[in-house]
Amino acid sequence: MRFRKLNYFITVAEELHFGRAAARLHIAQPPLSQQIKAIEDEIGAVLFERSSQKVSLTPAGEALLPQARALLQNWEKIQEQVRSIANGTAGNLSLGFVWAAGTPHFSKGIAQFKQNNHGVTLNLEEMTTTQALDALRTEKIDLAMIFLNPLMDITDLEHQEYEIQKHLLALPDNHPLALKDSVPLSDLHQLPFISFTRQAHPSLYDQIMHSLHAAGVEPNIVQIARLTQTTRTLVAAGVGVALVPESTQFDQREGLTYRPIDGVLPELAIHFVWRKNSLTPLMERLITHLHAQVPR
Amino acid sequence: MRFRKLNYFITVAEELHFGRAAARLHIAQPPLSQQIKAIEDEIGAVLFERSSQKVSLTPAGEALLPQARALLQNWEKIQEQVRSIANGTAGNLSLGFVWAAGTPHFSKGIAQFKQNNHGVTLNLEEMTTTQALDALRTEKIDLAMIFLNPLMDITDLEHQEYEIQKHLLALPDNHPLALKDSVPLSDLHQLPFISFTRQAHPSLYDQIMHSLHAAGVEPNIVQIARLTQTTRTLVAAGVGVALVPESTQFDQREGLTYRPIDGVLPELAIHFVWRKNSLTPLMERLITHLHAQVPR
DNA sequence: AGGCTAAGATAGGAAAAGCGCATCATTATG
DNA sequence: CATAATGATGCGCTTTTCCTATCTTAGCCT
Repeated sequence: MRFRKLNYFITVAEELHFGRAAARLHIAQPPLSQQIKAIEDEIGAVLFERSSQKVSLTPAGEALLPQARALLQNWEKIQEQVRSIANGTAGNLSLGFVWAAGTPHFSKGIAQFKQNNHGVTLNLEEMTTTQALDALRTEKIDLAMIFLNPLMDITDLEHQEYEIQKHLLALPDNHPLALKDSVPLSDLHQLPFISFTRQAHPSLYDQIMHSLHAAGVEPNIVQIARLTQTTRTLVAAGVGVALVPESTQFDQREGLTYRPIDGVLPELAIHFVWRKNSLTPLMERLITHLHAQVPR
Repeated sequence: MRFRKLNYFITVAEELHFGRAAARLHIAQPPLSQQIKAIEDEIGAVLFERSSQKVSLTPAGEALLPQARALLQNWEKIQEQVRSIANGTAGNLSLGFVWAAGTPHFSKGIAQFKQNNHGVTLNLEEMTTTQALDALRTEKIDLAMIFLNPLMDITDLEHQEYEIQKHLLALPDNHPLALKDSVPLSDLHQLPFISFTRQAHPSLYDQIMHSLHAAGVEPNIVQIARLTQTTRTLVAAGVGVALVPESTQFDQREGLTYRPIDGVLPELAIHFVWRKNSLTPLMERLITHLHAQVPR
């Protein structure tokens, strides 16, 4: 499938001389004559006018020559592209990620990857853990970066750790607890609390609640925010405090401050997740690249 | 050169089952496995994920499938086009013709030919015999329809008769000779004459002059017109009389009349002319077609 | 657990396609 | 008219492709 005959034709058309063409093709002249005849029979058109004096293209041959060249070139391009996709330097990839994954080093990693892989089209979409899992299973996305913990049923999926973040307490500037360098977990008891919906990241939610209970903390949830941005706004407005991922620190806004927490809280484990047997080279490369960007 | 391997790939990609694909291809399963492996090696990318349970396309294969289909389709189109050019139902043709050839049956013939051969592009250009010969030899046109006579040196060209026209005498309505049904050649002696330039159709010019001399007619050339249209205008204006091809009759204009001539004048032989060894199927078809349109 | 079935991979020989050598046929050239 | 150049043809050899038989693997069913 090297388009032998087509190449033979092109060479003869270029040389307009069977002997020279055969030499260029590293074959003898007789088989070349045969193959040209074969392609003429196949197409159903005489491509060359031969005489012992000179060989010339018929109008049909004249028309075929550029087309044949284009076809071969096209084939080269196709191969190139397919190769690129096979080794992951080209292709499309849809990625769903939870807000906490959207750190500066994440953004930088994505930008670098695009830079180094011009053939790649990345489709990034922020979603909740629940949404991402659904999108994965319905093949709306190829790869997810979500909060993962052992309680979840993900036997149909595979995963790999991306990064582990700790919780911080987000609280208004002027809050009494802001005076401490770090806040003991027990201090949160009965405080007005702003939380994400359980539906967004169910198992994480349950883990947190479990930890709080274990520490004897009964959170007083005064507001549920679907978006993390909203959470921050509400905290800054003094509505309450919230537990947020440490990556949140890079969002420094007026009236808002962060404090480490003293006590046992679940880790915020962000994992890459994908469908079993759907790990493409592109995904693999992206995962490796992003993982390498995580500071520690 | 039937793009065997590419076809094998497409079939397997469609069936997603080596056995069924082999059956559809009328070959056994093992060689199909081999050929698929061969194309994978050639491209440098694994195209299928095989298991004993199911076969599926890798992203690379997914990308190749539509491209491969397009390539094959493209090749079919190319063959089609080349075939058309070979049998003369497509292609380009530049035709130079003398004004006398531009009869109604010529126009109708051209129109019909275009109708029946949609792939054909005709480039029509009216020129003098001299211009047409020059254009032929410099390959500006492929085919000419010109006044031909044995005196011309056209050993590098080939030709075939198109039609033979007789001369008519064009004269003003009110000319005394218009009273006669036909005009004896000798009556033209010393009459004011309008002629085309010798340069336009040299051998025809010489033949006519020779005939006139032989009949004892000494034409009194009062005006030379480069264009036949001009000739007619001048005749209608009473400047003189002119010898014109009989096909001219279809140009009936005010103040102009035509009379047959009694006497020996050269024939107006319009021939198809082309370069030796340049007779393409398209030209052949056009010549045959136009020739068949000539009434007699 | 062990055999069964279905599917693709592998091995070795047969058929077909492609190639090279020698030779022929044609045409221009001195 | 002989010679040289060029493409076509005939025939045996090599390479490629294909087929038959067999192997390997994974799910499935007692």
